[in-house]
Amino acid sequence: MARFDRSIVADMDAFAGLSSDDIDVVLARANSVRVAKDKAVFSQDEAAERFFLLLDGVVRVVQTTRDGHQVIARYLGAGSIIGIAPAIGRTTYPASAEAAVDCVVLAWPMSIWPELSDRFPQLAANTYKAVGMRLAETQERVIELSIAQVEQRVANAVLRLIRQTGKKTEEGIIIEFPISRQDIAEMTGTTLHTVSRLLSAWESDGVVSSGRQKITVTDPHKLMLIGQGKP
Amino acid sequence: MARFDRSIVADMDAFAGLSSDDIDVVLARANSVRVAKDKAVFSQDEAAERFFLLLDGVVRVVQTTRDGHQVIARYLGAGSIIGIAPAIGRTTYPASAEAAVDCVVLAWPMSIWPELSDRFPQLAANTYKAVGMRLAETQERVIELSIAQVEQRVANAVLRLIRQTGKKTEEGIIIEFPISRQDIAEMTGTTLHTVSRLLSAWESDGVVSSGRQKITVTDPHKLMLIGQGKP
DNA sequence: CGGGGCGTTGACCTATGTCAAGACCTGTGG
DNA sequence: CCACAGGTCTTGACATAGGTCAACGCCCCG
Repeated sequence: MARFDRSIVADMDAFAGLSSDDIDVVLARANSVRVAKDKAVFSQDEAAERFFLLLDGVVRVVQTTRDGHQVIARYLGAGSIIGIAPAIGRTTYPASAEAAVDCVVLAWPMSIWPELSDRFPQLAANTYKAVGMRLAETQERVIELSIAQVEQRVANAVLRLIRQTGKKTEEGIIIEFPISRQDIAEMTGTTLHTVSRLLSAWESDGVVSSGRQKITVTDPHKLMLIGQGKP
Repeated sequence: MARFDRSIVADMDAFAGLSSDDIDVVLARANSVRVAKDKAVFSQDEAAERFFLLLDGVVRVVQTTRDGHQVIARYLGAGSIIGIAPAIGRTTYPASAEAAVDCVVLAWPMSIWPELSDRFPQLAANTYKAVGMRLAETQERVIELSIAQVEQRVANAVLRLIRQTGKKTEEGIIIEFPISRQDIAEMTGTTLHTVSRLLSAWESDGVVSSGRQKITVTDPHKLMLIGQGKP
């Protein structure tokens, strides 16, 4: 059962506007669970019996089509609410969530969502806001896929990743979890070959420095320009 | 001020689960507005001061990028709630909504949303469910754009349109509002030229029969197969 | 030390975008 | 009622971004 410092979660968006006492009440109903790297937090089409808050780590949200194609919907970092199917009238998870690194999540039974959202409207509002932001982001991606070239899409995907989970180092900004060319391909609707070629080209231009499951952006500004098709 | 038959709206999803009395209360706060073909219900980036229910007609939700590209996010038919920015924590409309045909909408001032959603939780739930469904659809489109060929995307777009607003006729199922090749191109991330070629080819194959701003699907099943890349 | 997963690169092919020209409607104004 | 103008659609010719196929090198782990 959960026994951890409230302060870790107090400033997460999910709890914005809630009093410490309220947070304690909500947390008291949660179970804390460790999820090992590459294990699923939940799986697509499974009955949605719990919803989660990612306390630590990074989760990859993946959708798989009947014919086996995979698309990475998004990466989510600590503080994200995941598996909120019920809040939007679903009984089943629309995608799978996989730990990109070892993760710690809080889990609540779906059944208490009505009570919780009723008692803590601010919590509900925060959740709906998160859904709204994801809708906007997803729509953003539709636009990108519709009109931008592959190079721009890949550049923007990398930029999004460093914005979310980037860490400054000597060399530049590094993506804090292991990510392969294949992963990036699945985020941008292209192939690992093309991603590989692009990263190689960018490396020659001194924009990035990359290796096995690792990418460091050495010149973020130049990458932004590429992402906007400017140069 | 609104004076119309409650029965028109009673069985719309937006009001599912509300009593007749409740519906009357909600409707009493609304203004009914006519929007002529090609006029905007609201515009992208504008302050979100009202939200709407589409009583009659068809609305086209469009996003425009700085560099002038347009993408059609979706078409919405009678019964759809639109401009619900506030419910998801926005203060500005993320897209424009344009009447594809002459429309009638109900408008509520955004400011009463908190009160309304508080007093009629079922109404709020219906709204959030609608948002959730749009997120799922949008995600579906990301997948399609990521892995499917243009021909499949266009086929699926047409299928979606006839599912939403198709009307059976002698010839087949016809899309009930004027829609150009350019429109379809903007829905599928391609060009009007390619759409034109595809429709011509399908016409030769007896799958559709199309003309100026008009498409009739004569063989929906065959079109489904095309949409799945089967044949 | 061997094997599997990841990454790189070259050669080639094709779906689809771009460019260009023209045909066809439809509604409008004379 | 006719002719014109502007928007829509069609089609051909051509160019190319990026996918596919193939082969190989490099790590890292067991």
